[in-house]
Amino acid sequence: MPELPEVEAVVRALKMSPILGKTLSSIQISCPKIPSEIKTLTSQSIQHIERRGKYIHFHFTQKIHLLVHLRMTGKFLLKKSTEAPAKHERVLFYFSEGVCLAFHDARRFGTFAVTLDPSQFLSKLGPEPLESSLSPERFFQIFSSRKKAIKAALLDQTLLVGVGNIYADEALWEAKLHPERPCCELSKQESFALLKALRTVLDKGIAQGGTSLGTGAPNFQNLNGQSGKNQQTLNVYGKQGASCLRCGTLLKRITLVQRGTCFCPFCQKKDS
DNA sequence: CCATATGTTACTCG
DNA sequence: ACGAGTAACATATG
Repeated sequence: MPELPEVEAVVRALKMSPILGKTLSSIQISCPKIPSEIKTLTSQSIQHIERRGKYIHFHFTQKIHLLVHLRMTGKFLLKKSTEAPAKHERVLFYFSEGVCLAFHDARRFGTFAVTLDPSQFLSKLGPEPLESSLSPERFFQIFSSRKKAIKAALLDQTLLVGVGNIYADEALWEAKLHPERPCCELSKQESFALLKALRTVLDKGIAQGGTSLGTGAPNFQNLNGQSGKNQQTLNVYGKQGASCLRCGTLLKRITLVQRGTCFCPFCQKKDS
């Protein structure tokens, strides 16, 4: 599920959880796609946790780094070591004092990497949209040289990190931009408005504890199993056929880069 | 049964 | 080299 706000919610929860500083006493893996090298983390402890784009970056002792990407359905759940493994729990981290961190992933798209050099994974990533070091001017430059559709660019993690299908649609509606407009066609003013809109929707997503779609187990939940609330205040994502909250026009759905895309055909015109 | 799903990567073709 | 388009990964839900 996770886009920037969901990963941020998980990282904040992990930082406040009892796993920090505890010793990792054993690891159970029950998915062949998870690299067995994560066993080298045994008897180490976590010193620091941070988010980079949609990655969760664990800093272990001995300068060992664990990078986890939740992809579509990955989630971490905090348990007690005495609890039996549940369905779809692919990795179980058993810490001292009976603390257990489970990685649950119905679709098994999630990825784990253990490395001494995390830059080989992280250096390909674009800038963080919420960092003030990303100036409006630099944001404009990222897009000004490209011909691809603005939504395709927003989803490209090498240009800008953290934005996925939900927040891309929300930000484009907020900025009144058509998702198929070529990047290079955006004026500076439109580009500045898009950065502002991105920050608005991402900040709101974080404040609401993330977006949890649907009802089932594959949907976003934080460490404690709690859902986010952002789905209650979405303006366009998945709302085709509903009325635009600004102008009342029926929201339209198209497919763009293989992703469902919702927008308001009146507020978000192709020209303008 | 069919379509759809919060993400990314690898491959093709031009 | 770059871009566009497509399939693929594996499972659940409506």
